[in-house]
Amino acid sequence: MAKACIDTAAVLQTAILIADKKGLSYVTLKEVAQRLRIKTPSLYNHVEGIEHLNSLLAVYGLKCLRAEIAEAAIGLSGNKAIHAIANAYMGFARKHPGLYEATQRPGIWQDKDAEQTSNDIIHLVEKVMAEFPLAKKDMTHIIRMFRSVLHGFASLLKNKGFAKPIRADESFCFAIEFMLQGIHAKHPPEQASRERPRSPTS
Amino acid sequence: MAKACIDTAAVLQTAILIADKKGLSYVTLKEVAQRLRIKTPSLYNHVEGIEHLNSLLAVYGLKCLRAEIAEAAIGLSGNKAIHAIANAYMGFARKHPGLYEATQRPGIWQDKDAEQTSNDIIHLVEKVMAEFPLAKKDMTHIIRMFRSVLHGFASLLKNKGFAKPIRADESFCFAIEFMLQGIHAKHPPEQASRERPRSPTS
DNA sequence: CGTTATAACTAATCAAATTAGTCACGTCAA
DNA sequence: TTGACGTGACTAATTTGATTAGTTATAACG
Repeated sequence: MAKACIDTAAVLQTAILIADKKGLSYVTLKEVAQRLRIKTPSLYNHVEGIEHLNSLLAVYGLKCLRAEIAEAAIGLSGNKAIHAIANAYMGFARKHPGLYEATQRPGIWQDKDAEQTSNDIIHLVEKVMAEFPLAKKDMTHIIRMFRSVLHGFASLLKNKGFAKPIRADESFCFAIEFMLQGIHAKHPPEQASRERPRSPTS
Repeated sequence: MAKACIDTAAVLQTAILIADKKGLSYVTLKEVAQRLRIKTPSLYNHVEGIEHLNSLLAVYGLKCLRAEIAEAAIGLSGNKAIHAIANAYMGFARKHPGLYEATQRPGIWQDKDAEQTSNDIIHLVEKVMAEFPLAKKDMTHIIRMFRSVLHGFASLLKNKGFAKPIRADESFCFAIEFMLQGIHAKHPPEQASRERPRSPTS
């Protein structure tokens, strides 16, 4: 019974490999164990179960994402910083499709760690946008819209939602630039809105 | 052995009920069978398996969504139509969280039916936007951005991604109005610093 | 050199999906 | 009327994956 030098980190790395190569749904204890050349129950020496492993994936993914975003924004401010952040976000989602998917299921987050890291990312964006001339109330709306575009775009891209020949990169750049121009425009939307739509039904 | 009057539609409706009430991941053949008071294998008389059932959910959800969007846009055009479509989209996602989730996994779509319905929805938006003064190339970008915001917002809302006290309805309205203003602005983003001749569109 | 914690193992259980084969009921034609 | 047949339910058994319990070998440490 040779002891393989396996620890929690190794299990996590294997899970990431499977998630990014074959898809998050292929991350099973059986599959992980096979890649590590051990039997499934042995994994319980390193993780508490499949849910725990999923949680580890989410936290690790969020920390990677946060780190890449922070790195990309170093030394930049204003529009350039926003573009850099957006590109870092999309870059991560494309480079690690499975890991990214793992970060998008807040329902399975077990600890506050994931929650915290997720909020960290938002604060990072808030800090950059703080220098924009925005009403405080608008800030929340803008941040939410920004997050929606980032996540929505990443999600549609991952799920092959864009069939057209026009390159997704170009569309993404367009969307970010579009939002930035709106933010800097003289008339914030809520003042100029003439036609009040009915509020979304619940 | 009394014959229950169960058909494929009944199985589907039960699956929808479970998905919306308890979450998509609780849609198992066992759970569906229990609600219908039959044994699990009996379901194979009506659906081909769990994957087939998931596919049925996706197609049905997309058709509902498309119908509600089309209904909401009747008699409207321009900004009003866009707002109506956006609200219908969000309304559906909130009223049928599980069913909506089922529509967001193109990977499991088995037939071309889902693909077709999904494209239908996009064409619907394209038709409304066709009357806006947009360059043809910009149209694709705008549509993609619009879809990203819709899906991203719905997704974040469903996953409780918005913690702040400010109401999500308000943020959503803001985002849509924000985009519409951008679309109607004189300087589209990608050519902002240059002078721009209006391109005719259909 | 022996004690001990660790990290592997085997064996067994549980849950869910699935397959094969069986059986009762209703319909329709002879 | 009756009997063949199809439908839709069933039971039994298999497969896959997660999990638990209990066992054992290795390595590190006193």
